[in-house]
Amino acid sequence: MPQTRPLNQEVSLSVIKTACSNCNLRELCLPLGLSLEELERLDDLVSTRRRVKRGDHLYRAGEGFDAIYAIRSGFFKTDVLLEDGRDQVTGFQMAGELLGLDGISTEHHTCNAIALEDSEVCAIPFSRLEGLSREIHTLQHHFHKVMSREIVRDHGVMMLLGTMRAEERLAAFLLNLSQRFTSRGFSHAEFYLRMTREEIGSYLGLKLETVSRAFSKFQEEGHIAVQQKHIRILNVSGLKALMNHQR
Amino acid sequence: MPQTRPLNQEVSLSVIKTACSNCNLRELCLPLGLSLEELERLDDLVSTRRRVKRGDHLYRAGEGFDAIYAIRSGFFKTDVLLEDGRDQVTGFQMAGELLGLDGISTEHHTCNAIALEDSEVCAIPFSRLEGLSREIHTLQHHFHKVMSREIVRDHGVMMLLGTMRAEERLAAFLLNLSQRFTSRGFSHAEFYLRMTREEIGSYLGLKLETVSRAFSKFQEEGHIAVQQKHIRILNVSGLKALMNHQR
DNA sequence: GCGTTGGCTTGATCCATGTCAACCGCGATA
DNA sequence: TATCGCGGTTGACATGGATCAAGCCAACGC
Repeated sequence: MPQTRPLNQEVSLSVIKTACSNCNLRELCLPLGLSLEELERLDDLVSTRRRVKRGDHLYRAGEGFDAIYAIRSGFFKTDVLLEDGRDQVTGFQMAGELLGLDGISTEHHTCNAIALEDSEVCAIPFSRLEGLSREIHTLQHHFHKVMSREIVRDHGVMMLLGTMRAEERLAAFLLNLSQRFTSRGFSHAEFYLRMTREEIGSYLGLKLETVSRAFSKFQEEGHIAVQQKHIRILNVSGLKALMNHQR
Repeated sequence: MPQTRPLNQEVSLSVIKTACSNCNLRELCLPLGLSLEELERLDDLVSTRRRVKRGDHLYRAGEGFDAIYAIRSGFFKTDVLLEDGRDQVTGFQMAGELLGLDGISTEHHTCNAIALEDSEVCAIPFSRLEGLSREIHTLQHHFHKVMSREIVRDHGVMMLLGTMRAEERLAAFLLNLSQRFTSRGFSHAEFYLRMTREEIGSYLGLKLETVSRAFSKFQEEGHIAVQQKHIRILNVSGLKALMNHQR
C-alpha cells in the first residue's frame, strides 16, 4: 500500500530522513559534490519513492520514459529482449546506482528493470532534473559524468564478452561485485549473490552450466569458497591472475 | 600543412560554409532541433576543426579530456587496450557521429580513436558545451539523448556479443552499416568497408578467419557480393533472416 | 515426515569457432 | 617488370564451451 505523505510539521522529520541531503548514499549517487543548499533543491525533486518487491518490474521495455531512478536499497537486474525471444542481462545494479538512463534517447525504456530483492528507489522526474541541472552547474556536470561512466562500463562489458574466456569473465565479475560491495561499506571478501547462475551466465555470455563449473573450479583451486549463493573470496590476487590468462 | 585562417571579411564566407549552421550533417549531429539563432551560438563554440590522416590517432587512451568531437567527414574506429595486451574495437564512427563521450567520466579518454580514412572533425570544448546547454534547453536535451543513444547502442553490442553466433553477428553488422550509410544519403546496398577483417572480428568478438568465412558463406548463399572491401547487399531480408537463426 | 520444485552440480558428448598453416592477389615500390 | 608485403581466403585440425541428461540439495507446502 502506498504511504501517504503527512502534511503536518511534526512528521516532516521522517521525510527529511529519507531525503538526498540525509541519505547515506549521497556520496555514491547523484548528489555527489553538491552544496547543502543545492542538495535541498534536489530534495524537492526527488520526492517520490517507490518500493519494488523481489521479482517485480520497476519498468518494462517499451514503456514511456519520464524519470530515472536512484536505488536507495536493494538489488536490480536490467535485461533486453530480442524479437526472436533471446534475452540478455545487461547489468546488475545496487544501492546508489542509477537506473533508466537508456530511456532518455527514445523517451521509451529500452530494457526491463527487475528487482532481485525487495528494493526501494527514488524516482527523479527527468525533465525536472534537466531543469535543475541548467541551474546547478555541479549537478549538470556530475550527471554527465554518471552517463559517461555508464558508457565506459559498457565498454568494459564488451571487452569482457569479446576477448575473455569463461573463467576470466567470472573472475572479472566477482572482482567487480566485490569492489562495489566494498565501496558501499560491505565486506569485500564475503557476500551473497542476489542472482541465479543463469542470470550470471546471461550477463557474461555463458550457459549456466559453464558458470557452475567455473565456480567449482575456483573453489578447487582455493580462490573462493562457494555455497550456493554465499561467496567468500579467499585469494583476490589469484582471481586477478586468472583474468590475464590470455588465450 | 595546416590551413591558416584569413582574417579579412571576404573569406569569412568560407568560414560560414563550414559552420554548424551550414553543415549538411546538422540533422544527424549535435545541432538537431536548434533554431537558427541557437545554431549561430553553437557555431561560436565549434570553431576548431582538425584533420586526421588515415591511421592517425584523434586521441589516445589516458590523454586528458577537454573536448568531444563531431565527425565532419571520414571514418573512425575506437578501441580499448587491456593491461595484458589484448585489445578490442569498441565501435566504428562515421560522419555526424560524436567521439569522446567516454572521456567525460574521468576527465581522461578511456579509449583510442583512430581514423580509418583521411577525416575531418569539429572539436567541441566540453565545458563550453555544458555552458551553452545550460542556456539552450533544446541543446541540453539533445545532448542527453545522444549520450543515452550511445548507451543503448552499447547494449545492442553486448546483446550481439553475448547471444549471437558468428554469422548472425556479421549479418547484424552489415545491416547496421547499411542503415547508417542510408541515413547519410549513400546507397544502402553498396559500400566500401573502411576496416580490415581483423578489425571487424575484433569488434564482433571473432577471429578474422571466421569473419572471412562468413563473408564467403553469405556470398555463396547469394545474400551479398564481396570483393575485398567492396560490399554489395543483394538480399536484405535474407540477411535479416540470418540474424534470427537462434541456437 | 514427505513430496515437490527450483536452482545447482556434474558427467558425457558434440560442434562452432579458434588455431595453425599454406596460398592467393593486389597495390606499392624498386 | 619483378618483388615484396599486407590483407584476405581456404583447409585441416584442436578445443572451449554448449548441449543433453542425470542427479543433488535446500526451501517450502501439505
